[in-house]
Amino acid sequence: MTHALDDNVRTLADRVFARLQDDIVRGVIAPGTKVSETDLASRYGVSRGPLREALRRLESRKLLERVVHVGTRVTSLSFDDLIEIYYVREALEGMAARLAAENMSDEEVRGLTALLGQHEQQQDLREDTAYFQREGDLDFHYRIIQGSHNATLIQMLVGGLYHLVRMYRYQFSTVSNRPQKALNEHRRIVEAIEARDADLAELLMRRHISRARENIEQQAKRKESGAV
Amino acid sequence: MTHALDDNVRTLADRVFARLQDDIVRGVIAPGTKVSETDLASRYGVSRGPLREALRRLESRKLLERVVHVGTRVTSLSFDDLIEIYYVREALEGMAARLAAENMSDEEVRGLTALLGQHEQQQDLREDTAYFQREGDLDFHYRIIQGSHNATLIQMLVGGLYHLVRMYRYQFSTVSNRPQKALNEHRRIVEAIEARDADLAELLMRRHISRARENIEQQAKRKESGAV
DNA sequence: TCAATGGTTATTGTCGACAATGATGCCGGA
DNA sequence: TCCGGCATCATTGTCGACAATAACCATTGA
Repeated sequence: MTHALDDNVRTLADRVFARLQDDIVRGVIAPGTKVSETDLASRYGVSRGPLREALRRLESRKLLERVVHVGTRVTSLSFDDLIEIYYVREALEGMAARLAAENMSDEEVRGLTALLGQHEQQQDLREDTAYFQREGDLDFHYRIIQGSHNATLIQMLVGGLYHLVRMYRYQFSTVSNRPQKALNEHRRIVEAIEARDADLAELLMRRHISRARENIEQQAKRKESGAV
Repeated sequence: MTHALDDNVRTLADRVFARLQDDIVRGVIAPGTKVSETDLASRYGVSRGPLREALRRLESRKLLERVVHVGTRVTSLSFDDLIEIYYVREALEGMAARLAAENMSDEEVRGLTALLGQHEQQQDLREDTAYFQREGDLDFHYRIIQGSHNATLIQMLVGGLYHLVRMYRYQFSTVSNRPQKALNEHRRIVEAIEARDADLAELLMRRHISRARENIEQQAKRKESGAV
């Protein structure tokens, strides 16, 4: 309801920006695809003016790459890119966990605990469902990022990096191969936040993301020497 | 020379983007000013099309704030905004120092050491010059950020946050009131990087930025209870 | 057969005009 | 005198057309 209202309020460029971003992140437009302005304009039913503004914004979010007078193509994340992103996530989300431990309201902490409880139940009931795993993981991280109460930090992660992370997950249908471990780590992070232990919260979050990165690096190595 | 060549190669929107960004950061257009598209277009000698693309990009860099159907105004940084930015800098530049200790080439490390030597000389010779202090400080930090060899991290700091930091410095003609201490901290960070001690480099950089933030907070408190 | 060069074509970059929206100021009534 | 509504105006949002650039292809010469 409010969503439809938003569509009326916001400008055409805003709407095509949102739709395009979604289509890119979900892989509806495959990574590496060269996109034509006239094509996109007719597909989304707008003229090239608003469309170009949307393209420029997506470009600054690193979802598109543009070459002047040549064209625009959807970003195709390399492994190295993903590893880079994980180092940045480690730094930023570590700080987010620290600030969350300091700044989250008691209400927010209760919500976080409840969310974790849900995830643990789902883990018991349906260990196979990849979707809940992925989205649950994102929910958890989003919640803590918001808890930092630092708008700049939130903007950089939610408005910036996370779109790339989600795009990557869609692209490779990535599922954690260590869901139980990850959930345990989540549990300990929440406990640190509940205890208002900022140092520990940051330490655990950094370790959590660092391990996820190492996991990716090992999978890459395995794929390299193994099957392919 | 190369600069003039770039101007020929790049597109109008790119050029007006660069010029506008510079004018905003340097305070030529005062923070909080409402800017008209037609005015800017005629001032920079372009039509509104390329100009709007430039505005959109500056908006996503947080240098402009736009309200639909109302207009665009130059961002006016509040104190809280600045503090937020320093927390993010602490996280990101701490990681940059860590990665620099691991990834900088010996050549780059020598360059960093040489730069520090220059600053120490200038410190002795002309203790009063604020300009060299500011720019020197930025050079130092830029150098380490580049040394991380992490393009995503570099982009976020150099392409994003630092414009805001520089804008703030121009706005308030900020000069460190602890130049000698800051320089000593720089020295110790360089030593950690030379020793390839990543943990220490990160720790010292975080402390360095954290102290700068505390310094700002105290100045704010003093101003609050004091003169005004 | 291959390479180079020229022309052709499709795509992007730029512009000016029109439409839509919000702000400003005036006028009338209480 | 003050408040509210209405009309005007300026500014932003959107569009279609034109110009400029680079990619593509064919032709020609070696």
